[in-house]
Amino acid sequence: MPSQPGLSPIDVQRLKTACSTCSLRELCLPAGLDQRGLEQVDRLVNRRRPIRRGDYLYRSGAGLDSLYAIRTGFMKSCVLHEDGREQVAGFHMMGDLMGLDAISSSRHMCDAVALEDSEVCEIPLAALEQLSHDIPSLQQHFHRIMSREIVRDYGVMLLLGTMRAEERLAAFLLNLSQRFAARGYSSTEFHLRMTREEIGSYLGLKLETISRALSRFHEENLIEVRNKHVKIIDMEALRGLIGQPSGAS
Amino acid sequence: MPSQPGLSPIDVQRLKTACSTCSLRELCLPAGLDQRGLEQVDRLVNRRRPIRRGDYLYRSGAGLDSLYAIRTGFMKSCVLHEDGREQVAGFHMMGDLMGLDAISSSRHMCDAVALEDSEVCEIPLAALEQLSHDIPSLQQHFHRIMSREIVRDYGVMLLLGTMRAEERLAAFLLNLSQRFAARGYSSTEFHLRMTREEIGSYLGLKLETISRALSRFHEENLIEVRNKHVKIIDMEALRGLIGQPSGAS
DNA sequence: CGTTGCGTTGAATAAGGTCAAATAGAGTGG
DNA sequence: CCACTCTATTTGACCTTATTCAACGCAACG
Repeated sequence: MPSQPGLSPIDVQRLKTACSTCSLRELCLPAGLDQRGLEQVDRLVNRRRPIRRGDYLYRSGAGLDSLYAIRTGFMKSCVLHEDGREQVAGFHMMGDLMGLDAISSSRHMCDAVALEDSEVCEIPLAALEQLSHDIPSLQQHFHRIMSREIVRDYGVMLLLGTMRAEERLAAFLLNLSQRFAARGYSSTEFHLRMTREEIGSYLGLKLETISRALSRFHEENLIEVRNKHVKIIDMEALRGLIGQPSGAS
Repeated sequence: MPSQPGLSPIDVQRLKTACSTCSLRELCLPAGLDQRGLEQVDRLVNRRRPIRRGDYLYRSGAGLDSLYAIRTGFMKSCVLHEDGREQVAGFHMMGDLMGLDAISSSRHMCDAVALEDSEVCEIPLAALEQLSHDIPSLQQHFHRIMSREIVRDYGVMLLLGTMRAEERLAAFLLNLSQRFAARGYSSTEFHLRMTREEIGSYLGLKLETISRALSRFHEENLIEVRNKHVKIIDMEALRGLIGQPSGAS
């Protein structure tokens, strides 16, 4: 893209990170807004914060300042239990909004950790509520985003409550595939940003079970796995796996 | 309470079902509103609908008209999978708000079924959004309610993902106990409105496992069970059960 | 009274978990 | 660039837990 004459470097920087030029805008908070709305949301976002791999975006118990939209990178959120057990509650990628759990009590109820170097847009909640007062379509969209998270959670419950190990993993891979596709990436080939243990935690299984199931899928030519690189060979068979009681070879 | 002279029967009826005199108002949508706000929310609720045991409040796929606040009774929501499997995603009692899952796509994403004769207050979403535009504290509270649901869901994921059968059941009983207490009922003695199978579905277990675990708790004098009647004998021991790896007699 | 739905209990089985050992990468300091 | 670590992953053997299958009891209801 040729740089536009007449803009100072600062303006260019600003433009590059503005919602109005962000490729994620239709996936993210400002989806569906007009130009004016976009600019207002843009003013809301008070800074783009880089997070390095392994760093916490926020920790359970910390006060709620802002919600965060992921601009680049990959994150997980983990629920903690007093006894030290932890459960990965979700994996989050570009365009996802994080921190919704904190609105209920003004404290974060889970940890958010970057699984690769990432960048997030920080959105002060008070300002967002103020602005969504002025822009009804923003209010509606925000409600939809929260509701979508609830629906996602119900899906995870269904997975954890009713599916067997291989079904869970197949559902997980298909879900990732879909979400990458929605963001313009390959739906068949991608890197897992998380460890086997993190996948296991999310799916309510042990890391050895994940490893075995991946090997099995590989043997049966449903996928190719090499470390964190995954290539889906037979998407249909993977879909077919879900809903099979058991020995459906 | 003596009836007030000068009110027609219709007014009495209205008063009896108004948010402002509802004992649940601090648990429900209008929590924290002033008198004026209460009246406005009250006008929002366009009718109190009775639901008989076994009837659906809404079905998965149905269009979203309204949210529902439970006034009396007990309900469950079930997520369905194409292959016929179903997962109970939650049990709901007085003061709970149902239907939040439908906001994302304007279609309900789960079934809501009454487990006993119930009465719900129907709250048209459009009107609610309109009113929460006028009353900022209502908007905030609505956001908190949605967020609280997300936090609850995370808790269920933790339960389904990391706990063993007896831990799950203990957590379930303690959760019910707490919620009954918050509504002014006994925290130690209550009726299960749902079948063993429904408890099992919610906890990701089979009904036989629930039955066995209840019997075990009974044997160990943690609870008394007779059919659907439960009495918690040793709340502390029940709490202690959660977080124990295994043989903690 | 038989029927029907719900609940309990036992025995056998299967699915994952646990433990342990070997291997493979990724990152680091020399 | 290499050796060294540390962590992640794979795989096997064995064990535990919950499921499955089956029989039976109980209570409500027509």
